[in-house]
Amino acid sequence: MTVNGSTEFIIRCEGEELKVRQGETFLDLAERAGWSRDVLMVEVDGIPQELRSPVPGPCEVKPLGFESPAAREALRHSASHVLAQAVKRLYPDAELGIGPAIEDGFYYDFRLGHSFEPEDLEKIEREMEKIVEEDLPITRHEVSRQEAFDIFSRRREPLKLEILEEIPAGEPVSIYKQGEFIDLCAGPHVPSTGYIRAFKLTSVAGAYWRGDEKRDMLQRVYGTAFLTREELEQHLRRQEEIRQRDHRKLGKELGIFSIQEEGGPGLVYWHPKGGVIRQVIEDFWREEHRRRGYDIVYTPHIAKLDLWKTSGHWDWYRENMYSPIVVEGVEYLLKPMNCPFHILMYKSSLRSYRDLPLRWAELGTVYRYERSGVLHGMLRVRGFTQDDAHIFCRPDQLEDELVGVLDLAQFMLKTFGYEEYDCMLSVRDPHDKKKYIGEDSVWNQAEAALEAALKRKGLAYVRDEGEAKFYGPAIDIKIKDVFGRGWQGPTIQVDFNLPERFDLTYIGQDGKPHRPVMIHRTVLGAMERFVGGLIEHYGGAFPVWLAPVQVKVIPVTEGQEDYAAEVVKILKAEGIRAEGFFGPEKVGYKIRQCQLEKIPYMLVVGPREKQSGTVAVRHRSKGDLGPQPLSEFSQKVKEEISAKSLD
RNA sequence: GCCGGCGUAGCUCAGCGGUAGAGCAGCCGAUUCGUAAUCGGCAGGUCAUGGGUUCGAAUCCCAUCGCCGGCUCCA
Repeated sequence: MTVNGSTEFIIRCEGEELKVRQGETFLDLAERAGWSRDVLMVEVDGIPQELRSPVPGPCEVKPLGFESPAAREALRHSASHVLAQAVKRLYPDAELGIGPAIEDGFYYDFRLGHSFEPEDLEKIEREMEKIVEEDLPITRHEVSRQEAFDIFSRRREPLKLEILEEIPAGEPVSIYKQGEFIDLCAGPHVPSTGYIRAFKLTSVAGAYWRGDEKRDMLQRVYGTAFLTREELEQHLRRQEEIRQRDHRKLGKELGIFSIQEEGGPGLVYWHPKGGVIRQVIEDFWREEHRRRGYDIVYTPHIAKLDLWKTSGHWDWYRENMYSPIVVEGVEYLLKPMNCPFHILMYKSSLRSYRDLPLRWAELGTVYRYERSGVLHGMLRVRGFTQDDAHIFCRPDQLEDELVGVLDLAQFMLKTFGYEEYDCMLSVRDPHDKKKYIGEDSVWNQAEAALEAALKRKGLAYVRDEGEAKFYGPAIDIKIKDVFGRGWQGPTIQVDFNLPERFDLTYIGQDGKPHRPVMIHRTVLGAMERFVGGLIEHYGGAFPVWLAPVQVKVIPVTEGQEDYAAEVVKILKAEGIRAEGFFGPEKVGYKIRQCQLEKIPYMLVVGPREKQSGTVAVRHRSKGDLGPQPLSEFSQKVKEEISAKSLD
């Protein structure tokens, strides 16, 4: 249909039909339909589009608000442009790097002589406010390569030229303009700077250009943006809550661990409270492994250099290993992994096909040199205890064994309250096969086995190129904590290479030697990292079965100290970790201390309880539960402990 | 390792050129009390370490160590 020389057509939007003239944009439509600026983008036949793009023809349109990931990214990406514009206004010499939206926010990288300091962020923020106030239209322009080259040469943006060169031929080159600011950018963006109503710059940091440590270090400014001030503030409060749960803070407050400057960085001291947690986990771990047909082994901490040459570690892993220790003229290395030791044990006798699979588990303490800048509390350390195991099996047993490991991993994660996780199939970097040992065929075989096991378990997974270990591909399970943050969890690696290098064999039914396959796996990862993660997951409030002190008995006055001591004695005899809280302080004070220590149960005993042989139970989160007979209470706690209840 | 920030009492932090401060914790004393802090007193620091500038440095400069936020790397 043609009206006044222009064509009209009908689009559908949220169940309504709307008339659109040829050449109109979604923004025109938005204005006509009276959409608020909460609409950041539209979805056109299922594909997100920016509001400034023209309506292509009859289609189904859906407005996208901040809850849509695409729209949220567009808003934050636009915020990064506002940041860049502000920086260019204040520091005209700054060269633009890249400025994407990221999870929870955005950043922009700059190269300039001046180093940004925290106070500079405030200045930049104020300039950003002005740009938002100016409500500059953000417009997209497709240009030729030559035009783009001219623009960014003229504007002296060498980093942008570098990016331009890397845009594959045939792909359109687009630039975005807002006021005097121009960026090479694929988009999409929100229609104008005024859409960015709630933002905050959060930090500055160095970042290598293109993530390559051989190239210049740029200055990265991080920020975040939300639709409204309230959402922004809610986010900042949540960040604060996460900081409050930091395992380094809680670990110190709760007496779980420390790292001593005099002792050296990245080396963890497990204090008594942490010792209890670790021991309970380890006991559970051993028991569960025995149940599943594993044998527990122990191996040394150092071995001759030659062993590490045979295993390939000396050639492929040396940068993470400590320098040799010379003993009687022979060089020894501190172990960064346990596998060669288990292999030596395997070789210590002749193995029959009937012996396989052999499942050998070890809580093996290893030492790895980590660069100083990467160390982080218990989560990234230089000495740690892996809950390691190596399964030696026949090729025909491989898939079943992998499924068995996946079962165990799922069981363990569930026990600790990790309900959500993502499975990654970590394979070689196809562009850099030199980083790995062994033949292609062997790698393909290993990969196929891992894939088959994942499929049998019905687990969805993502291929992660370049994430394989040097000796084989792996299934890496990323667990998610209460805040939805990802942690490295179980890892399961199939290895045909080390059996080859060490010439491992078993005698088959045919009386001839055959090559076994090895599975390397950890379920918890490392005790340090796992417990560090648990501290944050639980916010320091360990479930009763793990809590270092499960019950604290609080006498109301000195007159009940004898009864309290008796209660503690009885609970201890029942295997419950109970302590008395004696001293002249008032009950309120003692309860507060216990709450801060996140002790699951407090038993208040005054004259009434002493008289009747009861205890007044208070739970750290449920509050006062009233009096009950001691035996009833201890029975309930014991049940909770044996059920490994997560309450 | 790299970029930036920070290191003051056991802990959390104030002081930022003129002779070291608070709260909590600790110790002593009083208080005997019923579900998130009873009161009073005492003690506690070569201001990370080593150099330098200055009449004078916790404070300014340099180096080293450590920590924090990132980058790169990883269980």
